[in-house]
Amino acid sequence: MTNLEALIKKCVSQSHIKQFHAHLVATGKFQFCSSRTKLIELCALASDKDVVIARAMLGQTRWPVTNDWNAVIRGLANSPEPTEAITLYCTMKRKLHRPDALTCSFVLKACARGLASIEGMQIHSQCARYGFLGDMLLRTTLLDVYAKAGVLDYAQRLFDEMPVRDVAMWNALIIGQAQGGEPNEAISLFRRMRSEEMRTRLKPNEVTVIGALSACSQLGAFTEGEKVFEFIRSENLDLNIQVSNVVIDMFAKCGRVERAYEVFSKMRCQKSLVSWNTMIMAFAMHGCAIKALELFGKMDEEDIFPDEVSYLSVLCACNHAGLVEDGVRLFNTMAKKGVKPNIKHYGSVVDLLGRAGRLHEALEIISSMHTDPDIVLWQTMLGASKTYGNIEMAEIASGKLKEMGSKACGDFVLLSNIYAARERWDDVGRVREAMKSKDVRKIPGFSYIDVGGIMHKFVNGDYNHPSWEEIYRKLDEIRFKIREYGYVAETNFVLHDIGEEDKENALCHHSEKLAVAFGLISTPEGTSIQVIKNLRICGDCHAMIKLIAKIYNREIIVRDRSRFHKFKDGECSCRDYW
DNA sequence: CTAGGGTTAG
Repeated sequence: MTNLEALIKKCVSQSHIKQFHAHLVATGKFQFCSSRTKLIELCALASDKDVVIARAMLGQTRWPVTNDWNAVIRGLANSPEPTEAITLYCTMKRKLHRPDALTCSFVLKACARGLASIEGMQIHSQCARYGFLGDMLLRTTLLDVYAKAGVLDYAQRLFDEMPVRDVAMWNALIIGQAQGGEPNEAISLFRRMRSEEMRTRLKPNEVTVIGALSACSQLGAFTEGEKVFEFIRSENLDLNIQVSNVVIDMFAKCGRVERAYEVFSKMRCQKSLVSWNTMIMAFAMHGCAIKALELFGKMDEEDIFPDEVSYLSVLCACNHAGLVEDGVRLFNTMAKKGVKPNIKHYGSVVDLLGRAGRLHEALEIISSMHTDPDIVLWQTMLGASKTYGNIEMAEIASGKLKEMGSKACGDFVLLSNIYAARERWDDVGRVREAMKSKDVRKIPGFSYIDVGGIMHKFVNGDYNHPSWEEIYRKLDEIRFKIREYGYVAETNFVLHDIGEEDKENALCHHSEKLAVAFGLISTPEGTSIQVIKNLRICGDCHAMIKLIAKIYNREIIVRDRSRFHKFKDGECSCRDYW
């Protein structure tokens, strides 16, 4: 028996599956031989190609046992097409074969990987009927299904209902919250895990800190991120590739590129492609294009082949520093290096050309694409058209956006502002009307600032902060000083995500301005003020904050979706064309 | 040892 199993193992490892399979069939052993199950099992887990063979073998089996089904479902769940596992599970049930707890675990994993929350719910209720829900591992997978699909309240409920929890359960929820747009929740859950450490006897492990750190990255929560890093060191957690990578990303997104590079260069384990990409992106975000390009060149020396993310990162670097020629060159060479440009690369290069005012070339690039342009690409074009006041181009872009059914308020606002700049008030009114009649999606803009280790959140036009009175007083002061210094900053305000009626107060309403004002109040002179914003910073805010930095002689750093804007002495670190 | 949790992106 063990000899036979060893033989099967050898066959699978040497890709002699077909021959062995043929041998079993020829000798008539396939339908009866218990080693068939072993063969299917090993085959299903060997590689993505072999799963197909395993599935075919299952199809030829006259009386499959549960383990035959389980092996193939498990293999498919781990394959690039996890939803196939769900299909097979349905086949199994149709053939009236009763699944066991293992089957359900595997198919739930497939739901988690395939973000299939509806199917997950159905299997959830089936598990309840079969009485499988007492199974800790199955419950964790179920929790992960909901967490990954963003149904966080269900995930939370499963978590709360558990009388006893293990580390993986905490991890599944923390990571789910971190990835599901609730980074604050993730951090507080991590804190709770640590405070209950004595009672539960559970310590955060490498996986937990990955979740916590990725939440810190999103929030730009440097104080908290550094605490987690300290925890890693004090607990002697393994700084493996994945942990190191997420630490690099955290430092970078919290505004400490030097610290990120320090971790990158001192990594004890072998750097992975992700490490390189993360670091290049870190330099790109901080406007250090030369360093990003250098690092990109160094990959070659270390025999690491750049992938699509590497190219995107380095394109981003060129973009943020205004290195138009370098960017275009890189974009043109990537296909030759065997990396197929995807929609994000096109987006980057269109943005690059658009910001340089080369709108026609940008449009040419779009029409040369082999994939269909998406909404973001036309939004980029619209943004560039606004920057250069090109109405013809703006109409092309907004026409496409209309066709594609974009409901983002920013698109309408941008177009109306382009008309407003040319004083075409009829067109402005028309766009504003269209905005009212449709169900336009308002994307809330919000900003964070880390003061004393607490992340203070501001939304546009926010009066909810405990110190709002002081903040608005500060904003009045800023306004006054701007006039006093003779700067013209209050003209042509873009009314992102706020109504017409707020036009008068537009100056005070952007969330990042509120956060900056709070920073001025609550942090000592000589320190830098760092704000994180969820949307792209607009031209007016950019100009405004540049002025504030100059007037108050402070360093102000604003991170928007993809980059850091460092304002100092009336200058900005990154090249923009507003 | 065998089923669950893991990083980069316009």
